[in-house]
Amino acid sequence: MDEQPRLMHSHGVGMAGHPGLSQHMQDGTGGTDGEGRKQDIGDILQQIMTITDQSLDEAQARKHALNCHRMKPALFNVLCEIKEKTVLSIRGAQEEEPPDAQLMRLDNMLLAEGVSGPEKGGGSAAAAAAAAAAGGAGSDNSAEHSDYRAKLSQIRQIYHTELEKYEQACNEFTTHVMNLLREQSRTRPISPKEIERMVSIIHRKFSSIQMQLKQSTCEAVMILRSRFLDARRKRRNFNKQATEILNEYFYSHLSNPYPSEEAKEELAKKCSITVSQVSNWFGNKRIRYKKNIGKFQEEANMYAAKTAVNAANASAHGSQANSPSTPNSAGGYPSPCYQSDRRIQ
DNA sequence: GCGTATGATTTGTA
DNA sequence: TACAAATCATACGC
Repeated sequence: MDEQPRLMHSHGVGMAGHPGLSQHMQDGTGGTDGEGRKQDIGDILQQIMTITDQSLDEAQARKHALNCHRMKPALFNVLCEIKEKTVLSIRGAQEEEPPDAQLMRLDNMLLAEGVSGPEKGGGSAAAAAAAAAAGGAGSDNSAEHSDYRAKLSQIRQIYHTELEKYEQACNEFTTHVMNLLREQSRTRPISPKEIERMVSIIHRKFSSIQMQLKQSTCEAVMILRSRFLDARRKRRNFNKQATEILNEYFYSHLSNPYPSEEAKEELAKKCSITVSQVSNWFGNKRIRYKKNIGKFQEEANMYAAKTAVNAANASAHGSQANSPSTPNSAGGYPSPCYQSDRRIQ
């Protein structure tokens, strides 16, 4: 097999200035008489050139005759080498590409989201991260988590099915082309190297399709994620009991409605919400109360009365009031109305 | 459908 | 960093 390149690169000038054929002719494969051999080759080339002018049957017969011609292997090798040195070498140089950075990014993202690579609970970690980013309480998001997981799992499944299809199609097409080229290499100057190159071209084409698949999968994950985050933003009213507890605290500490961290934690626990939700609630309440004290007057009076009753009951039973203690608390029963010396002004 | 209530977010400030 | 204020977006009652 290694015989041919050595023969082709040996010295001497052959047909069309190519050394390989000349050597073939001199080493016994091409006959003994130089002029005769040239004539031989000229005839072969002439036959090849005119083969398309003939009828199909004639052409087939001519093709067979040429295939069996004693000069055929040498001519074939020369043509292969010429082809290799011209078109293919240029194309080969052009097609050398560095590893695609975008593809790497897509791969990394798909891996991180749990779409590619080993399944890691359908991306529950990503869902949890998304939930954490949204600052959610976590108590009511289990349904949304499972929804997110289900949808991510769907994306994963589609991705893998499509990927499998592409790989199968790529393998089938590659095999087909390889067989075709091998078959054609009996009559056309197609070297194994060229077949190899063609295979790599096919792989490149298929990997660009694969990249499109990866890109659209990434987009789907992004959309799912943003929808999940949007869902986390959906407002849910606190239950009545939680609102009662928060209002009770607010109006019983009206002189200084700023619960300490400990009080916030206690309130959060009692209301089954997060500390930040307690902070949000107090922030909203303070500003809205301040903006419209008149509107809240009735509510304030009601809670003041309620707190008074609670306190009376507590003192009657020798126990303490129910509202969480706070270092900021002014103590006692504050007036239901804001005064000028209070912090909210 | 509309107005209001309300939880969450954003932005500016001390 | 906590808070005020403004704003957004949705829930809710009519």
